[in-house]
Amino acid sequence: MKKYIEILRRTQLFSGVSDTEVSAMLDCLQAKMFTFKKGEYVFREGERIDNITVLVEGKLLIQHDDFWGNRSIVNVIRIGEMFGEAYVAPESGCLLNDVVAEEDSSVIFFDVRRILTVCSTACRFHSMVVQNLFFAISEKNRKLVQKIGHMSKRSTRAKLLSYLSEEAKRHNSNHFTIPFTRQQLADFLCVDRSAMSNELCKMRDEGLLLFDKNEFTLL
Amino acid sequence: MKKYIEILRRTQLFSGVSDTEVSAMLDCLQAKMFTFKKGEYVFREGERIDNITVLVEGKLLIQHDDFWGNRSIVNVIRIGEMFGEAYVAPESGCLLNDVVAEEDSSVIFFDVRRILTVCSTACRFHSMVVQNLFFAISEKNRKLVQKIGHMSKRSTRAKLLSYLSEEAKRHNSNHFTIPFTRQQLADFLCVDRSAMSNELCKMRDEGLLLFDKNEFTLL
DNA sequence: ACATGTCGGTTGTTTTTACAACATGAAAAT
DNA sequence: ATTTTCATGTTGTAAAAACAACCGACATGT
Repeated sequence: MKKYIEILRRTQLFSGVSDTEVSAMLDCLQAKMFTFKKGEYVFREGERIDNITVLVEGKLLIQHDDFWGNRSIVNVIRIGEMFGEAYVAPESGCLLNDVVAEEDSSVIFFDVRRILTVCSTACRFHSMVVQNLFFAISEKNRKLVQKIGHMSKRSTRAKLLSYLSEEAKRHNSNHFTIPFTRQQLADFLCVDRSAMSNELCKMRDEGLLLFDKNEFTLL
Repeated sequence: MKKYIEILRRTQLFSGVSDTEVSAMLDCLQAKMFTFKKGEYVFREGERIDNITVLVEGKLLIQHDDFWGNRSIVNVIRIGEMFGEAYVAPESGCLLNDVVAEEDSSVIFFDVRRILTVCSTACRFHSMVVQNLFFAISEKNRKLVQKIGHMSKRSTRAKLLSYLSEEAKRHNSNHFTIPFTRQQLADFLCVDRSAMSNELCKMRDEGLLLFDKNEFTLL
């Protein structure tokens, strides 16, 4: 776990906490690391969880498969990002989605009750972590609203443009890489892959954008 | 503002705080009340806000109108519910949606910085309010994920069933009232009103459900 | 009593999307 | 080297949704 301290220190959760303090807090928060092979489930829909997790290696997808096999991808978790913060509340019920390793991944688990209650004064940076957690949930909240913004668009083209232009904004560049394959992007925007692929090519032919694999350029 | 203390005490934000303490905290948190006529904007997209608000009278809609006049309703705020919690973080950027009074409404504004920083020890229940706020954001987070669950369904029928069955679950009854007109429900699920109306009637004819205005019964 | 506005439902047409099936090229596995 | 797998693009067809227009019921205000 030691080798990931550098990564942890740079996460939103441990923002403002020094290397040595992070190391100390791993014990305090009873951190445990688990690894998952590509395709393995970190959590399953319906589970109750009492851990906050931080991804230190690989990539996770938060997704849901319905009765008819339609998959929708709610979110991506990339290195340094966390999952499970929304379930810290005691009455939060069970998980609504699956969390799946999209690549071989390493995940660090933190006991929620330890974070919220124990030793608030014992370790110096604990209160800072709580505040970080607070801000992280707010931010995820806004991200979800943003995603709803994309999905609320009526046509596939409008959904694509909404998503792609936000990505461009986020990267401060009209050239950027997205974390999805075509199928995953379709699942993320909740549209049909082939229709989306078609629409992308039309937009390219109209001179709106360029792309190569998952690299995009807006014009 | 006094007349609304009873309502405030029962909100999630002030859960566990006594009547007299709520009253005291209104000063501590520099609460201010504003009223809005039906149709007036409480906040507009693009604004930066530094208040958390609690609705004590009326009904608010969080919505977004796009370039072509398509409206999408992100959420409803009912009496006792709050808005703006996701913007407590200092770097939270500007508002992504409009907040509009759907009926004549009264809204109490709380200064965010006061809630997060000042007098943490001065008033006894302050820390409880912070924790309540924390849990409230988590809950809203889960609600948003749930909404994404509805929207991710591919057909209008599936969207309706997803939403209606969740409402039934929430009310612990197959009979319940929804807070929307048809147009608003369509805007909430991001579908066409007439197509949705059509689908509802089909489902009624198939014996799946009953409805009258905004009262529904699932069978 | 009448005009006005709103809401819910209905219908026909047009547009869009979903679906299925297949082609291609690149990467991975054997 | 070849086979297999996978991601992506393409096409035609079927299904679904969007759109527009209209009706009737009801409530409100003049």
